[in-house]
Amino acid sequence: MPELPEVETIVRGLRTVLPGHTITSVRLGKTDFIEDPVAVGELLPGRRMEAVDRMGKFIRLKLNATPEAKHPDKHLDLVIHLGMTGWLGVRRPEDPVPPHTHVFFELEDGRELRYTDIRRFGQILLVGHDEIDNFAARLGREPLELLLQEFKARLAGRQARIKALLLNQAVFRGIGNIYADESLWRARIHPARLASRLSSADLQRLWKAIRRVLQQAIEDRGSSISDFVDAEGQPGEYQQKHRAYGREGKRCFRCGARIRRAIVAGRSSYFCPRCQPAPRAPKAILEIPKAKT
DNA sequence: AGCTCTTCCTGAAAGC
DNA sequence: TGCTTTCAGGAAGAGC
Repeated sequence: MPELPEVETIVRGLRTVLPGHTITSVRLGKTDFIEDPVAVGELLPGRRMEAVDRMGKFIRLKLNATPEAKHPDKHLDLVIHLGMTGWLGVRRPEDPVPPHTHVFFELEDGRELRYTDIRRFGQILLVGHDEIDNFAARLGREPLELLLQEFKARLAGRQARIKALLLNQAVFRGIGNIYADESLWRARIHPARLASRLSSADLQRLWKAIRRVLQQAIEDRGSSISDFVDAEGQPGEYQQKHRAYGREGKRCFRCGARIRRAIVAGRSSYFCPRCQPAPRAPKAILEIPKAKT
């Protein structure tokens, strides 16, 4: 579900309600998506949340140990990835608990920070302060903090399809399937083109498109395709501005051709066949038989 | 080494 | 109606 703009929306919501509050206890449901559930249950009580940040699609809760914490000399952060269906937010204990809510962090003021994740593709892990820089270094650059020259350098000479590289979190962090397609549509680049074959002008258009799409999507509080809601439970608005993603068979806003869907980099990819011309080797593209309208 | 494909899980929607 | 298939906002790990 969540890509950079959705995670940023969640983080901004949490930032207004979490800092300064202390975890008093942890209740766990299914734990197969938690790296070390025993440590989560034992080490988090007595730790105070100081800040909420985003690293790509990861949420980082900076923690400080109070004297009540076990191993207070061990400096830990709580790092959470929402996967496809994760949600994180603060509720009162009497509020209804949605199905698939697997983690409750109970706070000193009686509220609870809840993690809900239908498919459990998310991740929860504890990262020591001494490891957090290494953790972040394994990810690529934040696309909104990237200069054009660095953007070009990261893609230079790469033989992979541009869409695969945009989705690769070690190249850029935070871009997912929706915003890759939206950016490529704006830049008029076919998702199956090889990065090494893109011109300097192509790359500049793509860099600008990514910035514009992500900034606008953050402003609109993300895309709510089926069920994304922010930390307060409100949907985003950016889905109303999608130009390619999810629009198979509908007309291109630019040229009127019908948007197509194909599998690129293992993911559904939506593009305009007229504005975003296919690369020369058509075997690289697996067309999906057109569904009847 | 670099890239692509399959798999993990649950539920909604489409197909038959 | 009801059963089966396909697909979903992610990404580690297997395979080429």
